[in-house]
Amino acid sequence: MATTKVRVRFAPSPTGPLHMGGVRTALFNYLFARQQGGTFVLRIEDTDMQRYVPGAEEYIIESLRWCGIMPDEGIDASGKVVTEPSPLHPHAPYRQSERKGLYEKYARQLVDSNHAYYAFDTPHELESYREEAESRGQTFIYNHAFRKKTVNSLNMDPEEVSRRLEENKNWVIRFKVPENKMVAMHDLIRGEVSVQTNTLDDKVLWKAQDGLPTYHLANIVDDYLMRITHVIRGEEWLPSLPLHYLLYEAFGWQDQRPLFSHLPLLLKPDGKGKLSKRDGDRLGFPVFPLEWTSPSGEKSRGYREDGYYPEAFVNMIALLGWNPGTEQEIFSMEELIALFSLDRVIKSGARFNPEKAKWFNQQYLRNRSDKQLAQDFMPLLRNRGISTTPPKAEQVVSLIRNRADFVQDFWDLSYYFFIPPASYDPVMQKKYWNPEIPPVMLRAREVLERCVPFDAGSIEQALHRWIEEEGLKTGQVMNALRLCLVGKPQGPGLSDIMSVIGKEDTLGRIDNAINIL
RNA sequence: GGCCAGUUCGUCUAACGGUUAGGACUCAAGAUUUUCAUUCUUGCAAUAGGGGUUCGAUUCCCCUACUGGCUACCA
Repeated sequence: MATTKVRVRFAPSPTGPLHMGGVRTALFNYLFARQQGGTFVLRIEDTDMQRYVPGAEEYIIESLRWCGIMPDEGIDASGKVVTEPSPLHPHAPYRQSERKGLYEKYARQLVDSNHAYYAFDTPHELESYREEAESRGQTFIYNHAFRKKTVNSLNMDPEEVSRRLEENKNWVIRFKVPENKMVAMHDLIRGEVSVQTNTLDDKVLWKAQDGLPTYHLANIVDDYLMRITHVIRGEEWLPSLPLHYLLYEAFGWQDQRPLFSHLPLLLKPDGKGKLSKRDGDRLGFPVFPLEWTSPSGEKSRGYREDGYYPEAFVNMIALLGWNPGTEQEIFSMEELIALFSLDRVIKSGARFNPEKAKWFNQQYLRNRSDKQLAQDFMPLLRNRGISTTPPKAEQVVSLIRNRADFVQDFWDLSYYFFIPPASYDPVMQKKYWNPEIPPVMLRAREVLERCVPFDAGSIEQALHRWIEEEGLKTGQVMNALRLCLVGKPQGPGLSDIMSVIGKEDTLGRIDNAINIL
């Protein structure tokens, strides 16, 4: 095992958009594979025809690509369909629906070796057993005791069994859980876990409804065939780990059984339970990496559309349930790959904090250069019909960048650099505008008109010299000027604003304000 | 209800059995400032409860409580 090359897989089910918890699972698999020099396989587990959602698979692939999580093998990051085995994709196809034919043989193998059996209960019968047990305050367990009382291939005449199989489509294959045995398991994150087999159900391995294997069978068979060495998945799978151990044993594959790690769940920011799709709408943050439109037309927001940098998003989810033990919080993908380790994954569920998510984006935004941010900003300006030059956008950005969490914030923070104020803040008016002000503004106008060159330093100097000479109050004059130029008590230093909008516009805005106010 | 897992500031988390229990987010206060921010400084705030083991438990064990997951012919 020590010399075996690490192979991990991310195996989502295309039943809807991948949510951030799923992305984190993919990320941890990816980080582990990269660090170990291993292979990251993407497999699609679409054995549930009823819950299949068109577009979900494409969504998953696009999400991973946005995050920079590229599969080495399996469903291609380009979305290319790989159906034939090739050197790069030796285990193709990687979509379980396309592997259909493979599973039957393994299901029969288990029946033949007396590790599984045909059961003929109808869904209706099962339902009434459950209700009956419940009415007695007990739990219905489909275990060894139950299987002895009901109709199945274990207690029927073989001829009767084959007759029923032929004429009746209503049969399933169930796993025959060994009686009264302790299953001792090992989890890389949780340590030793053990379970009594009598508390386990004889899970269905083969469904009658669509003639397909269930998750449990397909998953184990594929992990085995694809030579998966480490299974890193969500904690919701921990209860089925005993079954999976038993399955490996029944197949005689225990020597090739992968090592398991069950990741803690992502919990709702408030209240109870695990993070769900609804929480995003309810609390106003995305739970999905990308915007998703459901087949019924319902839209859910995404981190990408909300303006998150993918690097910030990845950084944020990496720290949900894992940390390197240092006080560092900002990591590039390369650093994450170098530092990641499964034994530093937290055991308890992590409540998601949308505020901290914003903080991560702010950190990434601040790490960008003025030039990059100006480039990010230009399209938004264009959308608003503002035509400006990259140098001006860059100047503006440099003045307001540390006020923003997202590039989307830029417009609200800087529109007055591009268009004159449309209104004047009443509170500010009351405080800084009185009948004595207009003449002062007129003199300020003259000072500014004479100011050459019209740069921030010169303006600052000229204004302050004049205020001092006339014995004026700095706060009073500057705020009145701010009212003229910005219209509200916000924004960077006035001389910076003036130099960016230029002399002509500056003087014009002063004239405007005097006329209007 | 049953099975499994978990429990350190409000949240995310750190701490070979020996620390004034550390950091980050949030919040509050102060400093700077022509405004709003930024920045800087400071502050508030935690080992679920009870028993053990130990010279000494956040750390190891047991019990209780609470939280979460699972309990489908879903994954």
